[in-house]
Amino acid sequence: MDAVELLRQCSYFSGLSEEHRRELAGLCRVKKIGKQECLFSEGREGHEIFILATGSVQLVKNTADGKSVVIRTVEPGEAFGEVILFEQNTYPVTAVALRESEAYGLAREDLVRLMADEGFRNDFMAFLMGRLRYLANRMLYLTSYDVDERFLRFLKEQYGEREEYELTMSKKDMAAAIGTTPETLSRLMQRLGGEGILSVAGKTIRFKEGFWDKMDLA
Amino acid sequence: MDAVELLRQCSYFSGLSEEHRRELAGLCRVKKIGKQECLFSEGREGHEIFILATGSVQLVKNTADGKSVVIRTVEPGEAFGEVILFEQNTYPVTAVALRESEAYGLAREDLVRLMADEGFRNDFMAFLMGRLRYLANRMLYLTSYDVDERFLRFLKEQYGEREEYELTMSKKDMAAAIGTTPETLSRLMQRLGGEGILSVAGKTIRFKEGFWDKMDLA
DNA sequence: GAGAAACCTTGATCCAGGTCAAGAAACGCT
DNA sequence: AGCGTTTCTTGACCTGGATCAAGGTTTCTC
Repeated sequence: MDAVELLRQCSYFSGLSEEHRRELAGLCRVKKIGKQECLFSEGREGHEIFILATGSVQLVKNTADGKSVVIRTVEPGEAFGEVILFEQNTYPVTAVALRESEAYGLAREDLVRLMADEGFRNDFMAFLMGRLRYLANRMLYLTSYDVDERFLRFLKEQYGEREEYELTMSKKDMAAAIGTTPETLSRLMQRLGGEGILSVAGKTIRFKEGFWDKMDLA
Repeated sequence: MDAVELLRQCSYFSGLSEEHRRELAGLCRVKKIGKQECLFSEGREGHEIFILATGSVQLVKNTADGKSVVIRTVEPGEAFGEVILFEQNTYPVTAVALRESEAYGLAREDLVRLMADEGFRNDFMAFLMGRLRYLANRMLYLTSYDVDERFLRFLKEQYGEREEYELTMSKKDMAAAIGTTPETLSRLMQRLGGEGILSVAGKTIRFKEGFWDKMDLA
């Protein structure tokens, strides 16, 4: 996939004129990162935002004594790192690749220049508001739902409501995304399997037919 | 305190020209809300952002089955509700007054009009980035620190590093802000009292001298 | 200033989910 | 193919903090 196509699908760039987009695409720099590598780290200075083209990336925040939260799990087509655009130029989170990934980087100045365009600016603001909503939701998600519900909601949010899921990450990383440990996730799937709700084979999870219909995850 | 003065102290309005600020102040509408009243509720439509003049307001998000998280505790001089400016006009949280409070409301259109001003716009964007950082931090705060640490960090964040605190809210509301129950908070203070770390009398908490020096809450 | 309604404290109990440990399975890599 | 390294599973165990309950205290309200 080329940069223009990627931008076309990507939230606040989708509203740009084809011409602008082509121009912008020319300014992108591709970065390949291997599994476990960091695109950027919490506290480090940076001057780029990124759009994920392939792979998966997790945005993680750590405490001084080694605990951590996954703020968001980024899938292809999504942008991240915008927080360095204004105010401060240090990333507040660490971006780790969960597998071999490719991201397009866009320089801060190029973005800031685009803000002169009212249409783009409004789309970008709208995007930021959406991001704020997302974070408030995620706070509720992490603090008020139990592991079972987080598991189901994660699948639905990340991959949509399906009968069969093909995980794009290890169960360990999924556990982190859900805010639990690999042990607990393993046991949970074990249990749901026993109850006939789903069956797991490697990275494939298959739900009982009609399962989601009965569920009501507003 | 009048609206102009309030705006002068308030994040993204502080950079405006005195003239603009006066004009804007004229567009503010004061709202008084009693203890426990809501300024707006999650999911409701709204067309105003607010700046708190007096009192305290908590932004809360609820699950369908009655659990909740406090997203932020707003103190005078702080703005909230900006999330309705673009994208959607429904508030993602509920704003409850913890005591008698006054807030100035500013209409969405007036704000959006101001965005034409590059200076204001940049300040506003910077503010949004700060808000994103805040939420990521709060996620770490709620999920990775234990109650003791949340208690201390809350005091420091909300009132600064002092030796004596005069709480501006009930202990029940403070417990919610910290993400725990009144029982646990009560026991915690009891324990810290026994250890000679602090003493509590009504709404006053006094720490042992030099306590904060030994603490290291990065 | 009496009664009601919140709030706060204290005790007893419980449990979801974390931690530790140790195999088993899968995934590199040369 | 084979060896080391992660990842995954399963078991045993533990604990922070929630929940339930009940009494004491402060705060509103009339």
